[in-house]
Amino acid sequence: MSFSDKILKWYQENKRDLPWRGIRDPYKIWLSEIILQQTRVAQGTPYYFKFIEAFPTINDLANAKEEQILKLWQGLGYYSRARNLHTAAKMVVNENDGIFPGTYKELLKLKGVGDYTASAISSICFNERQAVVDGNVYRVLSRYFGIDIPINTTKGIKYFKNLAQEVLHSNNTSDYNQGIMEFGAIQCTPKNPNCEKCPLSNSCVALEKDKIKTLPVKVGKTKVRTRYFNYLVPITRNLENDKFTQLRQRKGKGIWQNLWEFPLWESEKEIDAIEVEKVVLKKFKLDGLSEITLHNENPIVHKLSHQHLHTKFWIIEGDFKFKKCIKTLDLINYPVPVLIADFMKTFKF
DNA sequence: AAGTCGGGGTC
DNA sequence: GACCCAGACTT
Repeated sequence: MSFSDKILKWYQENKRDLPWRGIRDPYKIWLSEIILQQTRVAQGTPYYFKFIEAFPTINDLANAKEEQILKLWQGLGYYSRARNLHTAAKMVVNENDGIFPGTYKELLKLKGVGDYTASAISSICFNERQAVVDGNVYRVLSRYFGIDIPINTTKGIKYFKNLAQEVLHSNNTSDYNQGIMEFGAIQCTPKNPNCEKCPLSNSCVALEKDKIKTLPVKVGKTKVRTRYFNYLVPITRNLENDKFTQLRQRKGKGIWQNLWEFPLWESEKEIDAIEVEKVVLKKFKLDGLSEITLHNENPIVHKLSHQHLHTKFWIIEGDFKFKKCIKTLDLINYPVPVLIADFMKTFKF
């Protein structure tokens, strides 16, 4: 049996029963693929159900408010995926009568759809001969064929796409592509792969040369930037004793684009209440200030893949009259970063 | 070619 | 703490 025959056979005997398995509706497969980019199946699955329920068709998704999409996406990370999802849905509805593209080439034009996702949709839904290359495939191929070209270089990306295309199973690309990914996720795992019981073990170069632990090769390491966030949480009441606060939408570049947060003061280093009061009086124009209290004794360190956010939440109480204020009871409706959502859970407004 | 974009699981 | 996850986009 060839490499691809063994993968296919292993898949048919070992595949998990996932919600999007056995489906060839390109809308649903696309949705699942976007959700699963850089995301584990266990983390993404609940989001897949939420989105299918809220937006049964691509028309529903295209007609939704971005706010609603981001709210449903909250907690999944990489929020550009959600924004691009909306853009792509509108593209299909407005420019293609709601008919989802049916070829690799056409799929690539959709915002948020790159080589991997276009290959996945076109092969799974239409059995097109396009090999997927995701993190699983890099691992399986680099080990089995003993390839030590770094996978995160232009050369490596091109090399592995070509290799994947060469070994692609010819007449069942749908199951084969899902099979090699499933094989990487369950059998040929990053750590402690199950080589003792592997259908490819007698011809795996990495196993023979004891290179399982060093393959695949990846170069460079993301350096982490430390930032100091001070969230100024204003709280005021009206005559009926309803509580109000304020959120602002993040714009421009950087993290959490279009998500909401409390007024933010970013500092060069950790700051204290004295400094916060100066900032509040100068920059935030909150007339009626009565008290500033620190919510968390020690900074909360929120870790992103390339930023560590040392965060203090300052509760600013007073008799304010700001324009865009919101009832604290309505906070739940806004899409916010996990850092903010966690604060809202622990703080009693 | 290198940098940016999240949050969570695993070892 | 380091690495990874059904990657794509921007600079």
